Amino acid sequence: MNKRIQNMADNRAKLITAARKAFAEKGYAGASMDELTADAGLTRGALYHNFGDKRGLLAAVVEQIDSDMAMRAHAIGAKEQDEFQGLLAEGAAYIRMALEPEVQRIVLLDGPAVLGDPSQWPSQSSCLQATRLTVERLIAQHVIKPVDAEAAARLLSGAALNAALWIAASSTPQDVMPKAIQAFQLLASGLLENDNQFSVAAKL
Amino acid sequence: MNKRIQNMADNRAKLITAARKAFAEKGYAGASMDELTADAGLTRGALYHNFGDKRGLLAAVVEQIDSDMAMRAHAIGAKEQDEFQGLLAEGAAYIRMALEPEVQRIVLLDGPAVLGDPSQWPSQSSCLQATRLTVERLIAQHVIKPVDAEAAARLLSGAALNAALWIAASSTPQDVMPKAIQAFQLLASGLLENDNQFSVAAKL
DNA sequence: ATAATAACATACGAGACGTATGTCAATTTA
DNA sequence: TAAATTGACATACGTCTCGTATGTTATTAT
Repeated sequence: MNKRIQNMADNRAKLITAARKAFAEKGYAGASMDELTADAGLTRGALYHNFGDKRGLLAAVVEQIDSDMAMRAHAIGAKEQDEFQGLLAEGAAYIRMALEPEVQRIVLLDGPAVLGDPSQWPSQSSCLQATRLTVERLIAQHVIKPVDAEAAARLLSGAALNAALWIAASSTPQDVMPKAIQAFQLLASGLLENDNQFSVAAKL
Repeated sequence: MNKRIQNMADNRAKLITAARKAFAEKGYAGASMDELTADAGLTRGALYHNFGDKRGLLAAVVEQIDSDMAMRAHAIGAKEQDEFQGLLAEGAAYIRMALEPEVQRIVLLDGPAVLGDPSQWPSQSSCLQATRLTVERLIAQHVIKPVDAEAAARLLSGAALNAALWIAASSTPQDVMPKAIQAFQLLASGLLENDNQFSVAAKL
């Protein structure tokens, strides 16, 4: 019965897939909509019908990647027994993910420049929200000091982002990665209640 | 004798001034070179002769703003007696400066997206370098743990950047600013040697 | 004073985006 | 079942922008 909505969903997926490739390889500004749509076996007509304009397509791509990142990071953080260790692991996971060209170019560089503040994206930035919830739980458990959860989440994700940019631009990523992760975990340990400063920080 | 180089310097300054305004108001992509140069009383000919292309103009603008920021932040940090307090003050100063449209739009959003990693800009990112030097001094004084100085500087500046983005997007900047600064200073205190954890962190 | 240099203006061409219009398959209705 | 309608997508067009290539003129050197 519904062959049209199925076809439309397929075409949307095709366009998003092609856009992920084009945006990652050439950047948002450098990606041509003609080439992009031709790569998906369609024309610009389909694009403007489905996404409104070029920015709308970027928003859709960002939402897909962002939700994917949040799922992966949460799975990694949930493996840890200690929830604070989970937060650290989650941060390290973000740093590693930010090395992927798609994530870095699309979500971290072009995303904020074109779409503005991540917390006001249509996708709401799942990554940010997940980190904030973890911070709130840790505050309730008196593991970390009663800092503003949103503030802590944003600064942590910002630190992770810049760590990733640094690593990616480096000529020896394997060399700087551990330095970045150590620095990140040291910073995060600043949130700990004094009681936990030694017990947890000693592991770093 | 040298009336030509004087005139050229004047025109360069005019173009950079006009570019600061245009880039800050319309963003890099949205700024038209025709309008921009006309605003400076010149044409695109002068622009391409002086800066090569649009990116070259952005690089010149970024360099000017960045060195200005570094000077201002250093002056603020130098006022503190305790050097770690100076680092905290410097970070808070960066957060406040990042609220200025020129800084945020040009240096923090479009800069990395168009020019790439800040540490590899022609201007070398004076802000980053200044913070790194402060961190190195504090390590030598055994005030903070022997973390990689570059890593710490980059994560701190990244945290400050995201704090600023958050504040700027907020509807009540005066409300979130203290939260952001407190979170920043808590994170920074994670770098402290355990001896100093209480003595310094108690002031927060 | 004349020639040469170079800083800048002007003219041109190549894309790229967004819209307006056209077309045809899929669904609905009679 | 057949006609009509809807809408997803293609095509054609206009406008804007960047970068280059060529011209022009003031300044400097000889």
